[in-house]
Amino acid sequence: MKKGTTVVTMADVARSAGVSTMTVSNVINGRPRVGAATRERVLAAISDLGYQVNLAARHLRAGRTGVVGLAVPELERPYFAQLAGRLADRFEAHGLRIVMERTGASREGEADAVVFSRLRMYDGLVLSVVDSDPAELTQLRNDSPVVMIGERALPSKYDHVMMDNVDGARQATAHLLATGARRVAMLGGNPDWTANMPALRAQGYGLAHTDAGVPIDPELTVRCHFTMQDGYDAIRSLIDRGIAFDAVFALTDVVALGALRALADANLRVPEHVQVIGFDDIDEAPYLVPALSSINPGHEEMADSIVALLMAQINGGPGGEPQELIAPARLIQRGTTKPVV
Amino acid sequence: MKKGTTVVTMADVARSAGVSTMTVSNVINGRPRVGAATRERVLAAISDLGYQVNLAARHLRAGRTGVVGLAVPELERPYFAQLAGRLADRFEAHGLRIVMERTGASREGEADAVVFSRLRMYDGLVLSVVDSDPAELTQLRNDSPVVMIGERALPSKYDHVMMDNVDGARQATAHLLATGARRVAMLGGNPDWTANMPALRAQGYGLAHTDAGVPIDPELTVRCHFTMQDGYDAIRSLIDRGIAFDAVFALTDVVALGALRALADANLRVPEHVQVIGFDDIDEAPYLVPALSSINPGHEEMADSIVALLMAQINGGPGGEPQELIAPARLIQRGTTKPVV
DNA sequence: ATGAAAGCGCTAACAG
DNA sequence: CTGTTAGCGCTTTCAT
Repeated sequence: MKKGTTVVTMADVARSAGVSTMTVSNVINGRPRVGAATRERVLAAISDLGYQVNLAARHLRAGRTGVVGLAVPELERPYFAQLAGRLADRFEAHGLRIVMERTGASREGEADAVVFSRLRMYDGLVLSVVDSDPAELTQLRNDSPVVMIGERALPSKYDHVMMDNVDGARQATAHLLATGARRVAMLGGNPDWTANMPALRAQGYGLAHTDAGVPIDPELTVRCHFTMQDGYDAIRSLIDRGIAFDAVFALTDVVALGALRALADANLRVPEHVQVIGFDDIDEAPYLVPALSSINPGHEEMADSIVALLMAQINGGPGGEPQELIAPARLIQRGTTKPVV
Repeated sequence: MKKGTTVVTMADVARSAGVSTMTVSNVINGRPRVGAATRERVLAAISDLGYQVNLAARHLRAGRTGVVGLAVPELERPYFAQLAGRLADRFEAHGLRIVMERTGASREGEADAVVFSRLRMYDGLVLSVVDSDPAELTQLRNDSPVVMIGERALPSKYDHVMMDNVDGARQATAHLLATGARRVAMLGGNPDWTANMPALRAQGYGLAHTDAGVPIDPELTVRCHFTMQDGYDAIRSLIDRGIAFDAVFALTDVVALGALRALADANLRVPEHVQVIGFDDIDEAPYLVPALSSINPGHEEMADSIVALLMAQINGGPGGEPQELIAPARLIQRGTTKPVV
């Protein structure tokens, strides 16, 4: 990219207004000690020349960017897209803009180091850690404001806002069991039982069964990724293998969407033949037909906490102990599950 | 934010490795003319000190950031979130990262000037112009690579990738009329007939009626925003006012989602009593029950074109005439509409 | 209330 | 193959 034509700099404005660059800077940043007449002259020159601050230069010199980053595994997952919207509203109220980028699927070779150096471009960072190795997180300079979000319960030196995965999954499963289900398929279960989201939700699934005294058939746990297609395939797989089930706990609403389609294709009625519940309470859930029962993981509380913690770091410096907040999960009962009798 | 602890700079690495900063720079950027031994020493020092490039400095000096921006009205709209995913894949293949930010809903006072200066932080910009005044676009320095996307057909000095709104809407409506519908409600129609997306789609709706020799009842056009709730309310409003309709053309799939829910609440069966078709072919469409018929606005073609045009500008400089590409719209017939007999 | 000087951390251009 | 010089456009500091 060449700067073929004119790139108006602060010096140009200063010259045109017959002042120093410092005065221009003061006007632009609304600093008090500038005469009214001078200010007018500078503003005129600015709009005259069509000047715009060079944020790279400002950033280099001043250190701040006015931008917070939101780094998520995938841009198109409704949960993250909707989180982004909530955070954007809130940060804008603090005079900060938010930009969203994805961490997942970065090419091999452009290692996480690249990602992490990019993240330093921000005044603060909201980071959804899902797949990435916690060890890599130490790459982040610990003096820049970071709030972790999401599921993984990692002992960390960062502020961390989590959803209550275990309890949410327990509520979802308990609801199915309370309405008569006895063979609850779990879609998304992941065999490597670390402390990641699938494991936590699987734990809740287990707890509910224990509480209800219902045994778990391991065949009802279907490992899949968190896409609609995978949810669809998971149900197909159960049906094709002749594994009976009377309810489905999908580890995310997106997976539930796929499951619902597969059930319809198999002429299984929801909720009469098979109940379905998801997790995340995405915006689409209440509009599905039948409306999707789900677990609201405390969207508003999480967004509020994230912003509060990050703003505290940005304004107050390193501050004290890292906080770890857990938002409450709430069962949202809709048409894909039967009412409790 | 204070740089309380150590901020490792390139000079530190150079000192520690016993070379000049230039050599460090050469190593980091993979430039060829560096001895193998030196390279090793530098890399060791880098990982030793935990050095990370300061992108602000690089940007200021080199002019490039390795980042393209995607500016959209709202982060949570599925169409944009899914577009972002497609673009991210493609740009990464060119060694560029993509970040997404929203243009809509910026606070009054922090004018568009702020937005536009931010956008200069990118090597290139993909800009979805929907509501913003074309006049403001001139704020963008015309020497920085920009590709406009979306609907509005504005004569512009920028590369512009559009979907074929008129023809897509015509196909959608024609399909409904061909399958026997005679009173097609249009959801999202906007009375101010400028060249924006609702107007273009409304135009296609009109064309199809003319072609089929079916008159349009203006009462069937319901103005609404592009949210599920508005789609829901629009259908309710028709029903409450006793306006009969046998099909619905929702100007976006999101609106269709709301409409489907409202129809279900009114015990109107889809597609037996009322057919429904949307526009955008969002990822969720095939998974709904019944699956949502829609217009695929040429997702892949658009993404390919956007990337090609932007890369051409980034690599080739201002280049020649601004291009204007229109992706072909395709009818995707699914379960919410009846097959043509 | 305004200005002069210095330099943030990096890289382009040239020397050696 | 490696180093030197200069400076990107802004803001901090200190002077006036």
